[in-house]
Amino acid sequence: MKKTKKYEQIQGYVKKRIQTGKYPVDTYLPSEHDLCNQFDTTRTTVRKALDELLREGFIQKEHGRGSKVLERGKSLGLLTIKGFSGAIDYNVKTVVTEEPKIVEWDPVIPFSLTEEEKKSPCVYFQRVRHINGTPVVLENNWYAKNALKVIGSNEFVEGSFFKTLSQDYLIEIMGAEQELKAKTAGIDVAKKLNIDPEDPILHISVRFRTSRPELNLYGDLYCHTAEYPIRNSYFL
Amino acid sequence: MKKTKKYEQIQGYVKKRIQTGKYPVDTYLPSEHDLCNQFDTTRTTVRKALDELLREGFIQKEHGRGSKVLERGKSLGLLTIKGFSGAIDYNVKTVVTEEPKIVEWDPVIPFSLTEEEKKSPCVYFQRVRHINGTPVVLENNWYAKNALKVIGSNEFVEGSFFKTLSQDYLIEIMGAEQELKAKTAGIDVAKKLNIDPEDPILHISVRFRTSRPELNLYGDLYCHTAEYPIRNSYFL
DNA sequence: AAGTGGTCTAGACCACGCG
DNA sequence: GCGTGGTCTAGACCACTTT
Repeated sequence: MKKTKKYEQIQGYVKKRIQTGKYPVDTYLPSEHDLCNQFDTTRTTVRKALDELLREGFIQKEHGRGSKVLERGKSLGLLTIKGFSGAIDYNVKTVVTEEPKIVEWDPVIPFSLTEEEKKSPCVYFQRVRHINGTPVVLENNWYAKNALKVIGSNEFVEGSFFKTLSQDYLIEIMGAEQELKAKTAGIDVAKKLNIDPEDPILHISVRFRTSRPELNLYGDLYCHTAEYPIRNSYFL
Repeated sequence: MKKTKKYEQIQGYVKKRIQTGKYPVDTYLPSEHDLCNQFDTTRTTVRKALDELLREGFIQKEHGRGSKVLERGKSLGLLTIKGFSGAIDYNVKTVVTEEPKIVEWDPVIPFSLTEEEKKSPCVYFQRVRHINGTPVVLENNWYAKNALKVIGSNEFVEGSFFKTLSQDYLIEIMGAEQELKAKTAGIDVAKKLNIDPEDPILHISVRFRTSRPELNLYGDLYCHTAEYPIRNSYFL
């Protein structure tokens, strides 16, 4: 008795090969015709699989040429700072200022935790993102330890927690909710971002939903937007 | 020589009937089978049309029951303030503080205009959104007059410019780019929002892409987020 | 049992990119 | 001209909801 749909098999197969670099970024996937032969199916089914990957941002279709593998993470909504992605002009560095460790859940999180999360210990870490040597974003992160083990920052792929999840744990971000406020920095944040406590900063609280249903990632970001505003775009 | 694709015909037909209320909210569309007969086509094509409407947020599919018409405008990204949509607890009112009129393009717009836009006169209007009697958002809007005539605020459907575009002009928002900054209010903004010039506010610059390719809507928003933070969510 | 949407097959022809 | 993806046909069977 097979339960997994055929298009999900194909989708999963291609996704994994993209994530593990077997279909490298900027190369083209096998043609729809080839995938049909490989999986012994029809184009309708292969196209359904590729359409899903398109929506998830893994590939881009080019009429007459093929389906090109994209760099992953093209738009995690607000978490994209001007230049963070392309980053040609900018020199971006991420510094882990608090190593992942187990703490109590922080009441600053403005989302209601699930019962499972409340019962679980909480993993916390803090990072500061620098652009051209200037600290720009202070980022607190939490998640339930019962849903994902403690991952040391030495395991982070290119300093990125999300990239680590995607590449080493095959966990994808499925969506997010955010709450935005303009505030004055305050003493603690000002110190870490090297600004005046009276300077206005953008405070973002975010909950990321992942492909692992029991795992939510909570974020608490303080962005010094004066020089590097947050940019994002969305479609459809 | 026909050029329009069949699924676009069906998509357009259904969309128009939804927008004009001939398929009322919360009712079910004709079944895929019926639409096949009506347009003399196959389910593949009808489903493609409905899938597009699904992505655009017009309908919701229910396995075994049918495709239900949804209320439109479920998430225009950041333009959703906590409670603006559901708005049961909140009493939201929009006041037009500057009637639509023709002006020069304002250099505060941080996006580069197209050549057509530069050549066109510019339509400008300003609104203030109130929640429970408190002014919360000051909103400047611009668009190229060559792409859309001047629409007086008396034409606004329920005070909403976007609703007017959708219902009376059949123009849909296709996507947007945004830039966010935390700032201090400044004298002018502070006066209109009735706050202190030193208070932190969230400044959002946005460009909306519409289904009319030559028409972009530019916005410049000042949000007093202290009491009513901006909330949004996105998926996929 | 009847009706709906979800998945899938096995083809066809068209539009686009490239050599 | 060939290979690619885009659209479309004419069916089939399955899963879910309702009567």
